[in-house]
Amino acid sequence: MTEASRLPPRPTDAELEILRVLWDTGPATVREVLEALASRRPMGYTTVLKLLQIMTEKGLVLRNEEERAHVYRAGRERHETERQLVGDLLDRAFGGSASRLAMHALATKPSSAAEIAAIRRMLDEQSEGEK
Amino acid sequence: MTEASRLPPRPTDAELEILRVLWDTGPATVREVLEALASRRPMGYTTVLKLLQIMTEKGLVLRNEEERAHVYRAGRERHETERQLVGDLLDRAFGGSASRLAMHALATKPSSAAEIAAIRRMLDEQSEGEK
DNA sequence: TACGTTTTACGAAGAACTTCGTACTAAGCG
DNA sequence: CGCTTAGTACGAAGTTCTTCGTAAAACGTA
Repeated sequence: MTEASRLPPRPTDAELEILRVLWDTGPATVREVLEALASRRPMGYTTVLKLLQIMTEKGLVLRNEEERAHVYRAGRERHETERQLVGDLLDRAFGGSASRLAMHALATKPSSAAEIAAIRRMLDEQSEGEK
Repeated sequence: MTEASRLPPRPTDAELEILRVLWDTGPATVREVLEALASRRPMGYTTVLKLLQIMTEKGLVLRNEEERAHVYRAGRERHETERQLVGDLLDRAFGGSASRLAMHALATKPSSAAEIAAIRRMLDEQSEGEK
């Protein structure tokens, strides 16, 4: 059973840093990930390699071995993983109260007018659905 | 230097479960925490004890040793820890975009009309401040 | 072909997390 | 006083996470 389960586990901190690179820049080799990471979280080459190997086992990334330098890409879309992480925090810390979590997020850092408008639209839709 | 630093570290999963008990029920002994935890996350007695000892070192909880059975209470208010966890996730996964995090939270689980109204009020205040 | 470079694979070490067993201590009670 | 019960302290084991060193394989080139 070397296959990754259908739902990959929650990525760890270091794994999430790597996923963000892959989401931002698309499929990349170890060296490309290493360089993209250099400013934010410097790691050694083999550290990145090892993490990507482990993430492949977990199903967090997919590997293309056609070229000598394997090319990795995120196994799930950014949106899906974000949803997973939010849902996880929701359960672990907020007892499922999404509104409390949302208000904390909004209080932490002010949003732009456009972002606020987008949230209002979402709330409007939810209010409609509730009718 | 046995003093805990001023800002305790992010609590781990098991630690957060214990903190939630303390926030919900107020100061409690090991046994009381154990029993409150029984339904959601059963642990052995010495496991809870050990966790509380470690959490005391970390400054996550405070310990009153006057009675034979020490009484523990949360070292920080629920609100503060929630803020810390949200800020942490914001940085790690959302690149600081609070609105994206908030929208994920709201999409995950529909809120009540009262909760939606509270969020709207908060957005109103932010819009005012932006003027 | 022989050599240097780049890459993968693998093992291992150290830290953190979680769990539990054992020993010691303090009360309460017959 | 001796025994049982309830508690604390401590150590250690098993797991996961992160890091890195070393070896082996693949490639390019003089």
